[in-house]
Amino acid sequence: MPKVGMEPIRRQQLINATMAAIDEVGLAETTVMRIARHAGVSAGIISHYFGGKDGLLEATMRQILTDLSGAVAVRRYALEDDSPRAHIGAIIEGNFDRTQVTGPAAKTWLAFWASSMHKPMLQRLQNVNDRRLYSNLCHQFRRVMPRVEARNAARGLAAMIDGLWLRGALTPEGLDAEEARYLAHTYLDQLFAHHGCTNKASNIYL
Amino acid sequence: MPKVGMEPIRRQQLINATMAAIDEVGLAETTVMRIARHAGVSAGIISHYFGGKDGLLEATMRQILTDLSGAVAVRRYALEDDSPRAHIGAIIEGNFDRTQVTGPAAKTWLAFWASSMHKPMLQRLQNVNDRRLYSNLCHQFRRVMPRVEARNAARGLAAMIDGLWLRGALTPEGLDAEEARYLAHTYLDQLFAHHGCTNKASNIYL
DNA sequence: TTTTATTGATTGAACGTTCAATAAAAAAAT
DNA sequence: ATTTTTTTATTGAACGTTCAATCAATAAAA
Repeated sequence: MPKVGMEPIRRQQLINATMAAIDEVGLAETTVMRIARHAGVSAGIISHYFGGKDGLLEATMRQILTDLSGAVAVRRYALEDDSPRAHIGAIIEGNFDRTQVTGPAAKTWLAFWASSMHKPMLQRLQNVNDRRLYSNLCHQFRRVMPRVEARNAARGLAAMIDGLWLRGALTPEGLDAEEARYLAHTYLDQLFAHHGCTNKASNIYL
Repeated sequence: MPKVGMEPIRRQQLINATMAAIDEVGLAETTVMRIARHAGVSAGIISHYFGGKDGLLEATMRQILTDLSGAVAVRRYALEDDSPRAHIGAIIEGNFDRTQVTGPAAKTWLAFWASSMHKPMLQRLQNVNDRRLYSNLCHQFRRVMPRVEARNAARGLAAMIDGLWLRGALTPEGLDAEEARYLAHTYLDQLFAHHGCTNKASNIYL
């Protein structure tokens, strides 16, 4: 049933099928045939549209990272309040967005994280994303803290977000997004409160 | 040069070689031949001592988990101070022990973490370890907090520890153990302080 | 009729496992 | 002490399987 203009449709189909396959059996046992079956097409089509399996995997990771940035960006642009607290809150919310946290995307992400240790291209993508999260956090914290404290707050919160993600992906029942958000926000409260308590600026940032 | 009593030596050699191989090229490209080459033996020996590649991988994960429990246990038994703070501090220190955090072990662990999502046996091992960390933390926090707060503190700290680990394993330069410890301890301070501030018990736990 | 999209059998490479052969040490016999 | 036998440890070539990639054939739309 070949019609004209199939390319974007097939590409999206195959990316979704890749996540479904990784969710189902893990990256190690994700073969081109399994992906193709999920998408309802033949195996050969993958090389045709993505140049090969690696190309499809890379495109899939790109999509996940793009979706994540989008989820954060949407929330930050929608803010009425321009306070550091509001921005950081939006970053937390974006990172625990439904589409990111739900089954396939979460497991696919963790699989790519592990894989990125030894695949330069994936490592590059993951690094760019990491740095953006860190520098966004750092920039906001710097509005209310000295540099060193802001740096540590950013690193701590980034670690907490990743840790909640990791534990969520590994839990058979999946991530409890509500609880993860609660823990992250509570930590954020503590970072602000702690800074307030040990500093003459006191409570004006609460 | 076959001598008698080679079994424990070879087993350890092969487990170490497995970590070296995973550190070098990642789990996906770790073949029995590569492991054997690292250990200076032939490929066939793996099936002889571990029944196959999977057996060796499982034994390797077991060793990593055992080493980690050991690093924590040693520090807890050595405590002079029996306070919750001291116990939790020891758990943090154990989790960032040199042997755990250094190159091969860290990358191997992350690789197994990801892999455990779809391999029941690895999942079981990882679950047991997870639960022990959580329940140890929870038990100590409960000595100074109500149940719900203790539960959240335990989950938050566990997430922070895992997050620092994860980010350390992914960083090309490896985990900066000193900074990780500092961030975890600072978070612990905040958990205690926060509880103190919002509670009549005030500062007695600082 | 031409163009675009898709198929699926085929190919070659890589992998884990097996097992008969081998070699060295230990034990037994001389 | 020396030789022979037995036991233990190890090898590596061969086998069967699995997989990604290729490409000539095909089918539907333009």
